[in-house]
Amino acid sequence: MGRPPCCHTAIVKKGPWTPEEDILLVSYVQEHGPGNWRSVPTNTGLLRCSKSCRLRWTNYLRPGIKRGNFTENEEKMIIHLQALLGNRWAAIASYLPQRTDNDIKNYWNTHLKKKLKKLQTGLEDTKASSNRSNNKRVPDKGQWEKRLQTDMNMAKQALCEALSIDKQQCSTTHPNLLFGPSKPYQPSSSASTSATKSTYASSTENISRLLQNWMRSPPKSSISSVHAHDQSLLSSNSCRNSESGSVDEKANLTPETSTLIQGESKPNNETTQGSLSLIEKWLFDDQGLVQGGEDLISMHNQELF
DNA sequence: AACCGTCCCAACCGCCTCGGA
DNA sequence: CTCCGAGGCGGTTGGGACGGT
Repeated sequence: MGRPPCCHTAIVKKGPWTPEEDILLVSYVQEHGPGNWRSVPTNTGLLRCSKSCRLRWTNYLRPGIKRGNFTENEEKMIIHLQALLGNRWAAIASYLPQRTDNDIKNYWNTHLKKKLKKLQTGLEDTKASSNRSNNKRVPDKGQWEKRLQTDMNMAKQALCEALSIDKQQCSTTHPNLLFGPSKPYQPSSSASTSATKSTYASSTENISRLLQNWMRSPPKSSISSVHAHDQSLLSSNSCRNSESGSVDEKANLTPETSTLIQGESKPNNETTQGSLSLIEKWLFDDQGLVQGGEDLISMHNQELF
């Protein structure tokens, strides 16, 4: 028997959000900043559950969300982070601040899962055939670990690159980044596709304008939250993650990966507080990434105090 | 043109965590 | 210490879009 739903009143509206509702929500958040979701429906007149408002904001209306196709780098990062963290989408999303956990989760379930499965079966097929022809053994654990290590190095590289890109973007705060879909949220942006969504797109453009004004003169609380989110990238969010357990037992890690990141498997507040989590240290370790890691450590510490 | 199957994503549901009373 | 409520998270689903027949 679970807790009754947060909104069990009969008048709660469900289903897709209309542009009008979006505008109501955005102007409320513009005025009061994100948070106190409980009061949003009553104060805005929205017939929506507070959860629904929060979700709509975090997954769609929040400034800085990048929409559309995932880049190869993002894809790689997701794959490697998923291997490290399991299905902890919020934690993974904290490494890709422009993507929402929902987006990442959807992308994983619809694209990457299949892709990996395909690759895996392809790999097994070639392995089986080469074993048959050469009568060779399956690569031993050392070789497997070597490959895994190579993969992880690639992940580190991808993360580093992505972070350096993000840093630049954060510093310039390009207006287009503040609100993704001036183009509708469709991978292929043909004229016909835009036309089909034009009514909504025009509305989102209005919201976009609202948000751009907001970014010029945001309320204090939202400055801190949005800015902190952009600035902290790894540190603040992953701080939260590491404090609540960087890698828990629920994460469906491969035994090999678990062994490699064994250090993180038991969250330890004493060691994680005031420094990057072991995972982050590991990610920034070697390959000349230490400097970047130190930058993040200092940023992280600044945020703590 | 109509139907059908598949894909994809926004949104919902239910459980968990954490902080305050 | 216990209870309660808000917020957060991950899994799941409804339905629109799209492609094939």
